[in-house]
Amino acid sequence: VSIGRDPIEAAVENWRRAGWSEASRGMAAVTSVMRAQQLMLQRVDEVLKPFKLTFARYEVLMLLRFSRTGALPAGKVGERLQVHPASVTNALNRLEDDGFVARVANPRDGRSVLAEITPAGRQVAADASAVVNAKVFEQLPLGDDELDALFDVLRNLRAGWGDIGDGLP
Amino acid sequence: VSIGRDPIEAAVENWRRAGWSEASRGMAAVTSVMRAQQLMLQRVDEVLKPFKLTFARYEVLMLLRFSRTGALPAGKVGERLQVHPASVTNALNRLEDDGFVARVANPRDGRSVLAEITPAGRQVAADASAVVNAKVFEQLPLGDDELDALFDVLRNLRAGWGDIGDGLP
DNA sequence: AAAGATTGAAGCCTCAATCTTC
DNA sequence: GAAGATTGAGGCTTCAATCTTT
Repeated sequence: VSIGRDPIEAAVENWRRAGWSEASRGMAAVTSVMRAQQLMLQRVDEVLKPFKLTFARYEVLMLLRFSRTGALPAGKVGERLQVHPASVTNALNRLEDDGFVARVANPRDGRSVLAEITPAGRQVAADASAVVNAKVFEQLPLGDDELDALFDVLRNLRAGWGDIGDGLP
Repeated sequence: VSIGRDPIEAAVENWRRAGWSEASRGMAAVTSVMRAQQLMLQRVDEVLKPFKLTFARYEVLMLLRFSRTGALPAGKVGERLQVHPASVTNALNRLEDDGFVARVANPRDGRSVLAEITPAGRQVAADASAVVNAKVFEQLPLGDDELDALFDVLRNLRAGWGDIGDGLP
């Protein structure tokens, strides 16, 4: 088997030669995650394209689909998805244009806007999920143990960076 | 310890309730990578900001800094970094504006443009690397074994998707 | 004043089209 | 005609500023 064909392994070599051995593990981990994200996003977006969805919009749609009432304040959406309010506005605009979501006034707070999934939204959410599950999530070239290990390590990373709330108000 | 405070674990719960248990592992893995990438990029970009660099530009700069002659055809840069030619053009424009890189005509091929790192570029590459290594790569809240496991799993993923050349022309 | 959402600006990425050179 | 690079368009993200409602 060949060595040095992997750009990331090549980078590790460079780091070591530069005397940065201490940081090479972290560099490799970070670079690997960056590249894996790029590949995963490409695959998901490609599969979602026929549905006029992107991963960003798909996530919003699924969040609403799994909510109790099918509607959530825009702010809540950004909070759950850990994304900037401006990104939510953008996603809702496009989802609304395609009739997958409707903006509804929040009866409890005039400042707030509720994003409500429409019947068409529920339909596309179901159809898109079937394909994403079958073509991407169930087709990752990794074993169950590897998938679990990946999740566990990244959960530790997120926890270590305070990204996971401890549930204590 | 609390349960359900992690948005990704909540998503896994939803997936199971929807009858998509088969895909829940993959969904969790993909979502975890997406989120980890977001967090890592934020940290790296924040540390790089004082140097007027982004991770994208930093990668270009380091690639040139580790090249034999300090110069590479723009196409090669995109190839190594696995990024679109248009992204390379964009990065080179900004790096050139800051005097970190200079575009040089390729004596061997009039169509090609060589990106050459300048002395200022080498300086900022060294300074920025010291900080990125110390503040990010060496500060990941993971053990060496976890970092290695993360790299290994993601290498398998990349290999499984044909992202790693086998070295056989 | 403070919170919720939107707008405009700027950065990165990709794709399609274009221009130059081989 | 094909390859290398650039341009323009469109999508996503964040930040800062703004506007409305509490």
